[in-house]
Amino acid sequence: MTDTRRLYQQTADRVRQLIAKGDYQAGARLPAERELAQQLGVSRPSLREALIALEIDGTIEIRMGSGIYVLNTAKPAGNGRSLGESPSELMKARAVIESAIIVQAAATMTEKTLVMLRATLGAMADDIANTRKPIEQDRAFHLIIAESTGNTLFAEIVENLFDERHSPLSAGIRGHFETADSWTAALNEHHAILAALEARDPLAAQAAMHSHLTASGRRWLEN
Amino acid sequence: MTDTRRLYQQTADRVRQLIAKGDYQAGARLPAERELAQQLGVSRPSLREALIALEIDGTIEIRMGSGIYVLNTAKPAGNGRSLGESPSELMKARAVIESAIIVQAAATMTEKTLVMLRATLGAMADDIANTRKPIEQDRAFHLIIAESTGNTLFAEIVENLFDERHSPLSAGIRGHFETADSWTAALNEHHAILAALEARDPLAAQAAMHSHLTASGRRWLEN
DNA sequence: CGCGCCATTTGGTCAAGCCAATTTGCAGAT
DNA sequence: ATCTGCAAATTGGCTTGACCAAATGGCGCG
Repeated sequence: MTDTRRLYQQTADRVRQLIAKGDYQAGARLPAERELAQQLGVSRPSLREALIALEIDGTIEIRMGSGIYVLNTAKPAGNGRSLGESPSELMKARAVIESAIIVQAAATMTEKTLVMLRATLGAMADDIANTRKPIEQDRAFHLIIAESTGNTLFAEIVENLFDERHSPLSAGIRGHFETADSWTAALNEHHAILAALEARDPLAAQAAMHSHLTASGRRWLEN
Repeated sequence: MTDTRRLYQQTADRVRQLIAKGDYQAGARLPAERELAQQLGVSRPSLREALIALEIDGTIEIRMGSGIYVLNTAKPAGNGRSLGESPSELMKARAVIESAIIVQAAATMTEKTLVMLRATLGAMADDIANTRKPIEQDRAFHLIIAESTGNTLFAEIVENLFDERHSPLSAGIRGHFETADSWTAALNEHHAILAALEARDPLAAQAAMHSHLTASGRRWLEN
């Protein structure tokens, strides 16, 4: 099929492929504009438009009078989850990160958010009473707190870290964690966190969150 | 002071100002390329480069044969806790997260890590002296600190947040940040952070990191 | 051997023109 | 009077060619 996109987009992709293919490693200098344009069969202005697109997304750096250089080979792509990371590493990370985030959340806590949090605790108690795993409620509780900061990046990070626990890689270790006792303990800790948020006490909330996640990690492992 | 940035960046900013000033509302059509180029006193190819930058960051939409249209004016406003602007959101997130992480790092700081950190500062000074953008050194500094915790998740998060700055969305704001003065200020702040780490002082390190990233965000935005 | 000047290389910008997609408007048909 | 269809005008897409400015590298002079 013919590519109907603008030429600079097609050209930018072709240059990306050159880099991805390994023809030009990070730090390497690409051919001069005139030469590269001829090599790719496009005019120099069109190539320049492509280079600007690549410069903007951080693929290359253009130095006047010197040349065009390949920037970080950093692959932000996808999972990256080769994870030699242990569950304890994960829970430690959550403890540190979410404790920091809840400090921000406590400062701007609204009644509306508190209502949503109370709802998750109610649903969580209900799940436990019916011997269902309240994973979704647990997830919602942590996510709502992160979202309440108004910063979507916080929500994203918390979400990713939480879901990490339920990834296939972590699945093997799970199992004993799912006891009613464990979930009841988690519920109680959630209540403690909520109480600190209702009091708009950032430090108490931070302490409660940290305590919750370290305890949760312990429960997860000691079985 | 004369603006030494590339013409397309200056031009893109001037077009942004036209839109921000209200001369062209969302959905409105900008003057034709030929006319707009003459109006701004630049050649058509240079204007086209600027338009591509604006197209990438979602400021405008270019329709072949039709015209150039202003896109989302989507400014949050409203109930006070809706989404902040991406760049400020990003730097706020970095300030909170990396401040929390460096507390962990300070506790287990090794001489080997300190050596690596000092190396990045030296290379950074070298880059600045040679009017190169020390982005890689900046990145390395923050990444080394996160990695020194031994928790790969911290490193991943810091890496992703850092690279976020060079995403297309952030591209439009970049450029102002690239002055030698800004980088020198950043370098000084890095030195302050390093000093706190050498003293194994978690709280001082936390304060220095938070100060650095909020100042960095300010430099990035204030233009 | 070191230093500084100058030609070369390379990116930065401009000018003019032609092509292709879209829009517009007028003319003819209904 | 209105609708339809085609052609001209408008507008972005792309190329060629040229010249300017910054960075680099090599050569010759001290």
